[in-house]
Amino acid sequence: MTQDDPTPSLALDHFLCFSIYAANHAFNRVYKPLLDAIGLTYPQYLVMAVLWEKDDVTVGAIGERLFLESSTLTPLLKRLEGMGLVTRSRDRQDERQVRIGLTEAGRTLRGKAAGVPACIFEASGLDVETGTRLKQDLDALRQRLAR
Amino acid sequence: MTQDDPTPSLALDHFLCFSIYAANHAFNRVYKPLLDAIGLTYPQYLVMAVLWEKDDVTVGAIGERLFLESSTLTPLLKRLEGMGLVTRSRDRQDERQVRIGLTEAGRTLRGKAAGVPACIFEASGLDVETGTRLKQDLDALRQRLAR
DNA sequence: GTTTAATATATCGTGCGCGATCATATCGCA
DNA sequence: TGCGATATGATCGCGCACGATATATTAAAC
Repeated sequence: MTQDDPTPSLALDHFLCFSIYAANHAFNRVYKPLLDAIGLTYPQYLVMAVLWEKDDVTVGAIGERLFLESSTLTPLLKRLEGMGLVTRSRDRQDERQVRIGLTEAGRTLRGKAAGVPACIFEASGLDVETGTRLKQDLDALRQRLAR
Repeated sequence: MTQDDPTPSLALDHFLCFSIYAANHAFNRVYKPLLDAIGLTYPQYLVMAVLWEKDDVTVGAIGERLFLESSTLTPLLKRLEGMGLVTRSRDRQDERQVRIGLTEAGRTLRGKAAGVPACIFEASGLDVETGTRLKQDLDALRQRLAR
């Protein structure tokens, strides 16, 4: 537990996971006012982003994309449905699946959200190159952790 | 919104924040079984790590260290108190402050937690150099976002 | 010295996020 | 055809995490 011990220690300053945890919170705090303006939370925004990419997908598909469980998504999707942004309906072919689709209001919201990424990018103060590298490192890290 | 548009787009694949969000979840999933074994959640583990570094600190000091609010910490600390790991007591000099101290059980737990960082480091599959660089980039990013 | 402002923590309501468990639907296979 | 295995979401309970607000204590202003 000495200062120059190269192995990971219990000292908080050495925790990469804490840096990620804290950076995640910092991002959330920047997003909050921007997303408040369009009436979404960050996880709701992620779900909408998935749907803006590809409409009419199953709950499971959204979960795979965002690495979330149905126990997280079901209530979230019901809230989005309550806001009139998405529709939920059982698949005719396979009644086990629930398909999520965008409403007209859901599609319209995309325009209002268009400016958000630029604001975030601006706040991050990163150049494209560093941001890309950081993203690649994190994605690779996530993949290794998932094993 | 074309593929080679260098500006940030609404496409999820371009969100650095999402990579951080997802990596954070991935870390939590690796931590879960390790921390279950010593009866802590990840945020509780962070608070204990702060106390193992420096005992007898105020709620506010823990919050500054972990970037958390009293509305998060107060219930968490009460749970740790309920587990018999910490004590909570009003400061004699300044009755507004609540000082958090380790119990004997809280100090003992440090030994049981000693192996955790090495397991996490192992699971991350990172060499020390890359891990350190990644950590520095994230800390710098958090600082910029906090402005 | 009383009013006023600032500080520190606690409380409340909302929304994730997960594991465990359940209900229903579908599939495999004899 | 029928029955166990599997797949898909939904539900429940718990613990963060935050903003808004309340309360109590201290410090400052006059």
